[in-house]
Amino acid sequence: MERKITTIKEIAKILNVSTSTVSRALKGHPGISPVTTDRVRKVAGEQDYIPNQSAISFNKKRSYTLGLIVPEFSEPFFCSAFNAIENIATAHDYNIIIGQSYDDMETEAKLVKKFMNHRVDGLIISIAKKGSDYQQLSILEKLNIPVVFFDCVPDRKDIHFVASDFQTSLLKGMQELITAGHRKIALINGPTILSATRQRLVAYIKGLRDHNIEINSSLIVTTDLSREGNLSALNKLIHLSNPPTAVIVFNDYVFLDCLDLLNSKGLEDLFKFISFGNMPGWVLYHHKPFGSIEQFPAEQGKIAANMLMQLMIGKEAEDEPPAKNFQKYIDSDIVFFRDSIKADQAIV
Amino acid sequence: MERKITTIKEIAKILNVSTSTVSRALKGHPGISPVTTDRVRKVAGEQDYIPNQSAISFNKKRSYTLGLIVPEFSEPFFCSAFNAIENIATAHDYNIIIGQSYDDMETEAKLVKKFMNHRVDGLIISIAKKGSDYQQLSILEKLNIPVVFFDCVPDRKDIHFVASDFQTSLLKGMQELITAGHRKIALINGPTILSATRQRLVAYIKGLRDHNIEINSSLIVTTDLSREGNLSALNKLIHLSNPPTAVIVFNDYVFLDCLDLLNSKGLEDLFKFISFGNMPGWVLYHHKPFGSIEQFPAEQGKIAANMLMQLMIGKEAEDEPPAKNFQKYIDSDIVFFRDSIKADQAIV
DNA sequence: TTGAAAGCGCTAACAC
DNA sequence: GTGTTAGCGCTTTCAA
Repeated sequence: MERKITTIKEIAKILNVSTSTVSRALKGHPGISPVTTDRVRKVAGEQDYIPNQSAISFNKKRSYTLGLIVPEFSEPFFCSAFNAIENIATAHDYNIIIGQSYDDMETEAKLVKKFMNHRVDGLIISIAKKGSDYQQLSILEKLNIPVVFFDCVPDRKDIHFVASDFQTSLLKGMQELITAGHRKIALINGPTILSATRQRLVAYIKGLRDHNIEINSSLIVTTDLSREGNLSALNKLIHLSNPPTAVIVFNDYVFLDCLDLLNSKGLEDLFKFISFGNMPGWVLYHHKPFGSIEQFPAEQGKIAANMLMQLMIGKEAEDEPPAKNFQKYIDSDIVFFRDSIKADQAIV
Repeated sequence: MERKITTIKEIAKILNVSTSTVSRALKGHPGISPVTTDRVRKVAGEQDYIPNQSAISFNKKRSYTLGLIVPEFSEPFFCSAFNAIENIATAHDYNIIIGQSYDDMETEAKLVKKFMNHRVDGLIISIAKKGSDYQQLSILEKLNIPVVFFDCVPDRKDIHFVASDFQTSLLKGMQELITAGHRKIALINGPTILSATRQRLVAYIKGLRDHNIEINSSLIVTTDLSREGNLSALNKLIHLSNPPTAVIVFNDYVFLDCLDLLNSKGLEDLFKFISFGNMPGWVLYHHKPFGSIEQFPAEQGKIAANMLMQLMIGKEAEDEPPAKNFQKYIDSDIVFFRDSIKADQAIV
């Protein structure tokens, strides 16, 4: 009952030509006469011929597939990035094989191995936030398989990457807060293992120093990004004898949790917030912080995918790796919601 | 410079054994002596052997890949479903190749074709909402490639599917509204091409009939699900000479847009809402409707994936298709947020 | 303009 | 326990 898919060989037999002729005709090779080409295509159509990608990949030693590893797909940030990457991949007739590291290094290593089995032609990755050591990617390097990092990138100079530069935006946001009279600005930062955490801290300190505001370490708290951690971090700030008037939070998830807590205590007016955007636009439309830093996941994805395409195509053409690495920091942006005074007006 | 990946043949040569021995040793075939197995594995390790999945798929005529087609990946609903499907696929050592139809039939057809090229072993699909006619899937049927539909499924009896049954939940929600004194209940429905739209309408009418409430056609409006469409639909209801007191909306996106409009007009108390959930939990945590119908995407995805696994494994074992189709409606659930009286208290 | 033939890396009868 | 061998479907020299 199970119908077999027609092969090139069978088409060749039907037409009394060779398999090479069929193969060439099917892909419009110029060395085949138009008459033959038509005949081949006609039969191929009649027989419902479907090229076998496995066989092609096997033969050509190219999978026409790129690997994508992100921490978690449920984060809108990575959904947007995926969409952008997917569009470019599709435009180049590439497939994407997806892996979620759940920010775990071992899972990440397993995914890399799996991708290697599949002989991906290239890899785009936002590395796991829990102690990624880049080691598991060395095999790709050895085999000259191009890798492009995005969003969360290792601290090395010999890699291709695109990442967000949020220092300027954060400084701008702090400037705005300070202009509005804020002097006690707190920071709810993320886990210390994240480079993003370090970067936020550095920018925060610079922002204060630039305005000659003394750093007060009790205004710097951290969260493990769990709901409990977020609430507990905010609580610490609330109960300070000399509490802040504005808070920079690690990301939107933290921000939303803070909103909850403040509302439940009837303290919606207590703080101004600057948050780092992970949410799609409509969420902020409903919950406006004082300022929100946008990191353009789609833009990052697009650039990363284009980098990888260039690397893969370049590799196909010559065998020389590019003289220099593709490295790009894309500017983040900060959006201010000046008209949002109170948290409970966030729904406008 | 580009190092080649060691093959089984090379390992065989090094050890002076045959390729079949290596192949068998590598996968722990019982017919190979432990000594040989160890030697083979040792050399494989030293040589950084990486099995070539393309070659294996090619040889075994199985891709160990399943296709997944959803309308759009940016919808949290499908992200959840994907996660669940991915977990099961990974557990069975299957890969997923993803496609987004953007609810367009032609795109969907292209994806199916692409998946066929890749010889996917099975397909999970939530069909395109714009005029999907199931035709493009006939090729899969012919080739006996199992297909499982989920969420948005065609109206046929000879298919495998899992979908949400929300009639019970919606009736329960309406019951609750009516008990609370509501008699004028409106419906903001979706595009008529969607079966989900028809189902909502049917349940809505039944809900009213069950309580001997006359159907008032001016209380039934539709939206194309764009923001403008949503606002315009709500506006129609607001400006009715005899407006409703409660509104059933097509989904959470519509609900959020409605909230915006009402808040901007200072009419936050005007309506109670029942909405169909697409949002992750935390969103409703911030914006509480009167009732929210949960359709359990992860549950649906899990069931669909398990169905497909069974079908694929069954196919591997014998060649008989299962006597009957896998068909499952999973109960939806309705959550009531009774304490949320006013829309601007939605942020709790 | 076409054909013959080798081979991509691996698996799985079948033979010993 | 292990080897021999014949492919899987396709591309691509090389030859005609």
